Amino acid sequence: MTIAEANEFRALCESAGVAVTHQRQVIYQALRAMHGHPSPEEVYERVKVRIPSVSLATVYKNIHLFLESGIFHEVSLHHGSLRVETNARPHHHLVCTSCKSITDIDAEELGFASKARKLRGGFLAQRYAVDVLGLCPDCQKQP
Amino acid sequence: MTIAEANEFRALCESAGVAVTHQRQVIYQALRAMHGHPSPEEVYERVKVRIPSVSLATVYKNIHLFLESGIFHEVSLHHGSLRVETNARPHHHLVCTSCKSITDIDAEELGFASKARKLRGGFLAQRYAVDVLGLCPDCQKQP
DNA sequence: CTAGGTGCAAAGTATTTGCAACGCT
DNA sequence: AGCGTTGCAAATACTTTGCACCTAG
Repeated sequence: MTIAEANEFRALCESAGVAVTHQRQVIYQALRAMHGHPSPEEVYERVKVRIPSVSLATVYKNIHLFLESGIFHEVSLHHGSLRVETNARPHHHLVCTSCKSITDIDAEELGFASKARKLRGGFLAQRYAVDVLGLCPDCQKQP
Repeated sequence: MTIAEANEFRALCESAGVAVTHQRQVIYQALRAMHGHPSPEEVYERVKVRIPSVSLATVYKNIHLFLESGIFHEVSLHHGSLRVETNARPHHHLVCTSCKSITDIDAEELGFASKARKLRGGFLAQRYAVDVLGLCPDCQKQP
């Protein structure tokens, strides 16, 4: 890790009010160096190269810490168990970042029209699923 | 189940080329009658009322069958394990419905500008996460 | 010094699979 | 009749937790 990276990480931890540990620095650096959307297991494999004694539990704990502190984000807020969509109308989701609740909103009301098209890179877009991330009325009341 | 519902289900199965079983009809009807975004466990609880001997494995198998046939959709195509976002730029995701791969696309390139606003119902929208569902170049080649 | 962090092993939840019996078509 | 479907139990995958020891501040 360069001096600049180490300082950057210290600054992040300070503003988030968390202690700087060796494991945390290495996990942070691993994430910064990885591309795409790594799983905890993949991060663990990479961290193990530098800290062979590290445990998967520590990687999980620190990834969660980073997510809570906003140092990293997760790809999907609803990555838990499988959920079936029962609403057949075209709609999108209001996802509360605090309580993780999901509410439907009609596609029309959100004002996001989907139409099939080919994007640069050759991806054939068929439909759009929009998650509106924010705070639900209940969570806005709480401090 | 009404005659109309039963016929509707038979037609769906026929066009999807799957056999009509009692379990499937009850699972289908349970899903149609539920609101929101039920988990397999919740569907199972509801199906058990009508078929006490049903197994959770059967519910899982048939939910997957319905999803593959397009009879229902899942709330999130990336609901598997936790994934960390390593790309710090504002971007959205191209999600292939066939191979489930996730590719980043710059927010600007997709032409979807996020700005905070209050929606009807009181939800405070902070940012938008757009999944563009479709087929990646590789999967378009396959029949 | 001491509050919080770490590693280990065990527990918890979510989902899948192998297999014998059963039921659509 | 034959092949796909079901229920069961066991297996697998993913994630969390309790606890004794260790370390940053």
